[in-house]
Amino acid sequence: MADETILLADDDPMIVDPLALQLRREGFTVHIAVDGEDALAQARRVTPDVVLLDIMMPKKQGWEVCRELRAESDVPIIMLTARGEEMDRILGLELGADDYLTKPFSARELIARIRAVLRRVAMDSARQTAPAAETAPADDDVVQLGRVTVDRARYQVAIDGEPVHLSQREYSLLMALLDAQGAAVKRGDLVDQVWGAEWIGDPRTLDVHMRWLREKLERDPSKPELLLTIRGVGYRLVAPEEIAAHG
Amino acid sequence: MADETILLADDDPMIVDPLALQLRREGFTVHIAVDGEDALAQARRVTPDVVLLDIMMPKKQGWEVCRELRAESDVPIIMLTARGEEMDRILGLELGADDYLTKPFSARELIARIRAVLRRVAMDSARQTAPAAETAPADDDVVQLGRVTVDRARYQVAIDGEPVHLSQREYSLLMALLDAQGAAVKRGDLVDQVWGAEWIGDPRTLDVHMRWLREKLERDPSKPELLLTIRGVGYRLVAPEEIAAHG
DNA sequence: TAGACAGGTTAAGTCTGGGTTAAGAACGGG
DNA sequence: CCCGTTCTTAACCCAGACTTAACCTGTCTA
Repeated sequence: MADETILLADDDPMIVDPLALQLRREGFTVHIAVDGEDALAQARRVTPDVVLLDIMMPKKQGWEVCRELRAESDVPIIMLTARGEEMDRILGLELGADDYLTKPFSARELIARIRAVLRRVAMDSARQTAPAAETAPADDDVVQLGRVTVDRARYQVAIDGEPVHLSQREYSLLMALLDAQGAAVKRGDLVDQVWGAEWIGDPRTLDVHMRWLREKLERDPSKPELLLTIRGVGYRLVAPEEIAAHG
Repeated sequence: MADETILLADDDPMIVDPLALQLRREGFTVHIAVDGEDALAQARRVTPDVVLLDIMMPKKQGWEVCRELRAESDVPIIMLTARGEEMDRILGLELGADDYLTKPFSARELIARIRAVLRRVAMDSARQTAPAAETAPADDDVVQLGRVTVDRARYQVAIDGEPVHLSQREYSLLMALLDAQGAAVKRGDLVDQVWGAEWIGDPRTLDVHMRWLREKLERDPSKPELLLTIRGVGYRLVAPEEIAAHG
């Protein structure tokens, strides 16, 4: 089934080697680019079905490659970023990447994202609509949580249909919780995912951002229905199916 | 039911011993490797169904083993990593693996992952070109025990379907009893599991928390039907099959 | 049946983990 | 360089969680 071609652009063999191996095991054809220019050149030559771009690369940074690539084709791009770095959303938003993954991710996470992106593209092209970026996203990445809608593919959050602006931290905090799929996430893990593992700062910072998130998403921020505190553990975002359940 | 073979490779007895014990209690056959070379040798010899690899090992590091193993077989690999290790490194290492866990993790988490990986493999081989299940759902961490339902991932307990809020101590007390699967747990063991082995405090504390737990879970807290006292030993939580038995 | 254990029960009193708010530092764009 | 936004830190608050203590009850044994 999967005979798609992937262009993997990353200069670190420690990452590239095992990853390429895994992807090939999954049935993908994998081309490897070792720097930004190489990536661009190969992208033009092999016309891959998906491009995986590391942010940090010699010659030409990933984001630069992303932008140039976008200018000339609609090929799906997945960015590989370091955790807690600035770019969680900005990159995706402003540069037109289709998805991103932050640092420690498992091969299967990546493969799942690749498949999701491919599926989305397939759907978009099926219905003859305009450029991918303009059409309604595939349902995959849109999550409905009561009044809250999260469109991961577009980095957009809305409440009752009204777009809400989230800051960097708020957004990645929400993503971290969303990824847990309704499971509780320990404070430490949240901090790791949002600020990076090396970050040392006031533990209250997390609470403060959580408060702001609640102010934007909850009906009554002081009586959260979505963003729940699990005392002694961390927080959890209720799963969609939990909402439908109770009247 | 589970007669799968697991190869556990880690040089730290503090981790290996209890883990192996738990895995065996769950019905797995466990082989232990104490260093990288040993791991490789054993993997070839016993052809395990799953391999658990610590990243840091003598002789040959986990990632090295992972790579060599990958080159010669498709056996599912789960990496065990320390949190906060340099993610740059780790990322690459983990990519060849099917899943990874960061320490500290509970045996339960690990077992859930093992089951998930096994299930995935089973599915993949069943239908030839399976687009691997893409979201690992919050696996079988939901336990039904008579009227009590526990969702470990969500830290949520319900009685007769009604959610009940438990405090930290109450919750972990319940978990400790639940893990015993209907067997009695000695007071000392309960204290160890809930308060930690070093804790020194009033022995009555346990009774008090047990009382509160009963107040939340029992129909009549003074005539417990679920949380039974075993005089001179400790407590036990009745197993599901016992409940079905008597009217 | 007294005495000794083991556990049950209740009511303080203290502690702790988050909640909340505001001040100012850092950043990013004109 | 200024202005608005975002982030972090700090200080204070509080409800609920936890422990301890004191007293009670049941059961076993000699």
